[in-house]
Amino acid sequence: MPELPEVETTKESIKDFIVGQKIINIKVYQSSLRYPIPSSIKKIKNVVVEKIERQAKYLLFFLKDKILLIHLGMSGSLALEKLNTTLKKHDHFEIFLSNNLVLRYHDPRRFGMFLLLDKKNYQNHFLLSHLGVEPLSKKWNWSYLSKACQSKKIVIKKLIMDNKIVVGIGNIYASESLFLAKVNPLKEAGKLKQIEIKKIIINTKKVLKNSIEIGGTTLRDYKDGKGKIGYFQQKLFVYNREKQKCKKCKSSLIEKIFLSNRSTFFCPECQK
DNA sequence: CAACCGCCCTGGGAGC
DNA sequence: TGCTCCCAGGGCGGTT
Repeated sequence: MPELPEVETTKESIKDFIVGQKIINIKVYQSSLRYPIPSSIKKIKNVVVEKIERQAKYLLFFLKDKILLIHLGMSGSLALEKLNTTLKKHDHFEIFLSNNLVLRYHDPRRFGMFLLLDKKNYQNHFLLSHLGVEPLSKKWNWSYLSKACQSKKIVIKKLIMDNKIVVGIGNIYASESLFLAKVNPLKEAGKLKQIEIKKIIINTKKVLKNSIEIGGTTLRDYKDGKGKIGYFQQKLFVYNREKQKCKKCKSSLIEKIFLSNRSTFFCPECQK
């Protein structure tokens, strides 16, 4: 479900209710996520959440000596609820807070993660150590991408979805960014012109920022921590619009192809 | 090494 | 109505 904008929106919606509060207790109902939830999670009691950060598509809850690392996978979401409200099917763990709220993790497909890292050197953890640059940071710029594309045979859409190069750009925003940049997703990375690389940088940032501003993309069931849906799906130019008229050129029909088994959308007229 | 493929899961929608 | 098949927002790990 969630790409960078949805994870960021989730973080923003919950942080004011969690940072500064104590975690009273954590209950796990289903520990088999992408990785088994470690049993050491149960030892987290009466610990203050110092801050919450997003890194790539991960949420990091900073505790005294540890970091709770949460990834929402394909279908995960977090919801802040009042105590004693009913659990839904696929609510896998609950974090009880000192302000009498409870943070619930819901994830039908269970591709998500809930791990406990040592705060010391946590960036060396194997899930974080290899991550590329944040797309909304200054490190995601023309010279960085030029270098990353140099003599690469991989197609550009796969390259911008490679989290060793740049993080947070998933299947929706990859298609959307390339549409705005007028670059065909099948174009070999090493053969891009400088102007195209520039446009990819500008438009990845633009798409992600615009989506965050309106709460992310709710295709099926994405909601932020307060239950609000996003509205970016109304702004999508190509994603999920196969055989529909391109909103820009108003003549061509959007095409759908598969790259690495991931659906990929583009306008054959606007993205040659 | 770069690039590819399988796989972890459940549920919704299409088609019959 | 109900079955079966295909597809879905991610990313690691093993193979070529």
